[in-house]
Amino acid sequence: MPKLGMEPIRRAALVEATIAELGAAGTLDITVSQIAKRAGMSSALAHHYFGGKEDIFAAAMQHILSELRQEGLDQLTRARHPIDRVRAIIEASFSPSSFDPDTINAWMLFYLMARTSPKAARLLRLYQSRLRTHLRHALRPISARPEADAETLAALIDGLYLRASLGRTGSAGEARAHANAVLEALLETST
Amino acid sequence: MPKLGMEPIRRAALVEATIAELGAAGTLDITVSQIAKRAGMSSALAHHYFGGKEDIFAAAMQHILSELRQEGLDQLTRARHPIDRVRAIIEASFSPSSFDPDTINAWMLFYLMARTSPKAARLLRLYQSRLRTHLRHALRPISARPEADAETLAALIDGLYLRASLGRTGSAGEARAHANAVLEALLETST
Amino acid sequence: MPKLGMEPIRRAALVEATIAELGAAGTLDITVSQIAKRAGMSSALAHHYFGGKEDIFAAAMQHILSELRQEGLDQLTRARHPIDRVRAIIEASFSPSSFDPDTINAWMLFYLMARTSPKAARLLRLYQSRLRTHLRHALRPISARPEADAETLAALIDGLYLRASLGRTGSAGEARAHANAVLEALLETST
Amino acid sequence: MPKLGMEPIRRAALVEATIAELGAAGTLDITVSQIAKRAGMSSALAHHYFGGKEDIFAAAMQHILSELRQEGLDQLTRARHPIDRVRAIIEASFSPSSFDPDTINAWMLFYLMARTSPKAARLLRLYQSRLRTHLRHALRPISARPEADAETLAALIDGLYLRASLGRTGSAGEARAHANAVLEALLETST
DNA sequence: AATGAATGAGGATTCATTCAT
DNA sequence: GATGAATGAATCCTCATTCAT
Repeated sequence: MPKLGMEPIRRAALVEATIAELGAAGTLDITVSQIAKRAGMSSALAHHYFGGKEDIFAAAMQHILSELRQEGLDQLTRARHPIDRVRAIIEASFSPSSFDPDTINAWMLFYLMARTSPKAARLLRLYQSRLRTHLRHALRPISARPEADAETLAALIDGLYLRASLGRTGSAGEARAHANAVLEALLETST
Repeated sequence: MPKLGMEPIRRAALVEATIAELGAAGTLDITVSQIAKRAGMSSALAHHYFGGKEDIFAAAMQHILSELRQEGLDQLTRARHPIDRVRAIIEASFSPSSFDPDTINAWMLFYLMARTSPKAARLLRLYQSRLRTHLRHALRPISARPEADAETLAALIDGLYLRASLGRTGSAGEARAHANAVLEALLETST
Repeated sequence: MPKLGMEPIRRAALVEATIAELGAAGTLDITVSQIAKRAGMSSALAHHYFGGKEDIFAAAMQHILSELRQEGLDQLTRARHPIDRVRAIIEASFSPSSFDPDTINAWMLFYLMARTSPKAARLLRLYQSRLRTHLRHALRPISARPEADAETLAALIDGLYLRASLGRTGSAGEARAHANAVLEALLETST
Repeated sequence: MPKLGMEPIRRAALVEATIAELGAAGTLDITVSQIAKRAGMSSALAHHYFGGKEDIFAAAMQHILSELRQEGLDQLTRARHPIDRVRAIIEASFSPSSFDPDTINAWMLFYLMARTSPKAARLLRLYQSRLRTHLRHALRPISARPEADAETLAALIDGLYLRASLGRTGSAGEARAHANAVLEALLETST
């Protein structure tokens, strides 16, 4: 019994399943069958809705990044004070939904994928430049070196993610604290 | 023309080839044949000298990490002033041999591997705890929060590596500058 | 042209092909590809339907043994007189379908396999104990040493198979005659 | 330090090692390296002294069979009475050195090998025909059907070996008893 | 005499992908 | 829309065998 409008549902299910599987496996070496099974369909159907494995991965990546970004924007728009805008970005980076183990694992995996898949590289680059832009804009009124400080904070956030993905620094709280501490320090020095 | 005592030579060649291949490919998905070919031997010989693929990878990882560590220790022992000791660690992290693109790529790949291979995880954990210990010791005399600052710097270094592996922040110089800037800032706030 | 419900067909084809290949080769050293080719499919499909090589072998063994047993049971149920029941078992052991060269070859190979594969060992043991039980029961009313005579006959049957597998004693008829002669002799001595 | 006259020593060591390895492994799937290692030399040397794997196996087989035969002849020559000659053959077949688990395992493996290797087949055939001849000669004065009885006894012995190789009938004593019982029975019927 | 070095060939197994139904 | 069927390509690994020393 063919159903109508199944496409978006199936695609969403596959994207979610991909992230979950990636997170659970900790490797990019997961099979299309595993993903399809977790999404409750045959691997053939997965191929039908996406062109191939790479496309599935790309969609999952896009999903993660856009969620990160969205979370950031929501908080950004609510921030009034300049420094609160920076804090909002940090906050978003370590929000429960962003700092979920599976997500963070998948994020790191995509970082890797970006080195081989142009599609993935483009997405990642886009996300990163957006993050940097936001940080720069927010830092301009309050930092003497907005450019450099933005870069520094971005790298720090990535590093904290990386360590979290290995299971080192446990809580999102600690990670957030580190990021805020550096923010404070950089701004104090700035003045 | 078989000579005697080939084993260490072959092993070294394979380790080097693994890092190069990993760096060039940007994936953990490289075959033993590729490695062996680059090292100028048959894949069977590679299996002969190492037990299997995982062992080859483990050896390559150990090589990278021990080089990082060695470089660090060499500089550490020459440092007299406390702050110079921290700078030495930063310096070592961004020295040409550590910041070589292939090496940095392989390093990141091993970070990934650590999530699946217990052997890799142990090695990485060892290296990280060593680095953190060195940082903590060096920071104790000069920082109000040596523990936290060490963690922050370690994360920052990892983040800078990560970005370098993607080809974002090009030069080692820039990376070093970022790290030193944060060091300065943290210490100033400390006082 | 994929049809539905291929699984049982494919499995049966593979089992049959395995026995034929084993019989033709005279070794356990046959490849999955050989089997698959003879069964008219790719080796990948063979792996798909069975877990792996060992499972294919186990299925083939089970097939042979269950056929032997079936043949025996059919004849057993028809036998009225005690001695006819023993003769029925002997008859079944040397019936054309059991004494087919390929089957007998495969049977011997499985005997070997039982020494390494626990799965095979269990199957063989099961078959053997069943045969011995049947023999014992049938011999009880007519032999003074049903236990020992059952064991002797079982060993003799195995020995005749073994020689047949080498191509020594050609016909099933001769083998049957030997077995019956011993049966007669044992019973006469019994009284 | 090259030694003189090493050849026979090395060959003997390899033959012995082959039987032991075969017995321990329970498969023909043993490697030349395993054999060589057990014999305390490199696999290259094993190839040097024998042409290849098949030759090593053939030599081991010849060794086993000639030992069986020798044991039999020794006892035969001591036997005075016709029936004692048959008993001597049975005795030899189940003597400790013939019924050693490793030997019996290897013997069975060679039975298998005979189906693929012409060399092995010839050896086995030779041994078997010799055994049958001896049995026939010994039975002639005392059996009405020396031909058939010889064949029966030979098959029974093989069957008892086969079962022993699987670990079913434990002791050599039991096996010997079965063989003797059949012998008695056949002779009684004969008269 | 003896061996470490080296390899080619081959085999089990996995997987992305396609196709007919 | 959905899937079981099917396969080719690729990969790791093992092993018998050869060769230079």
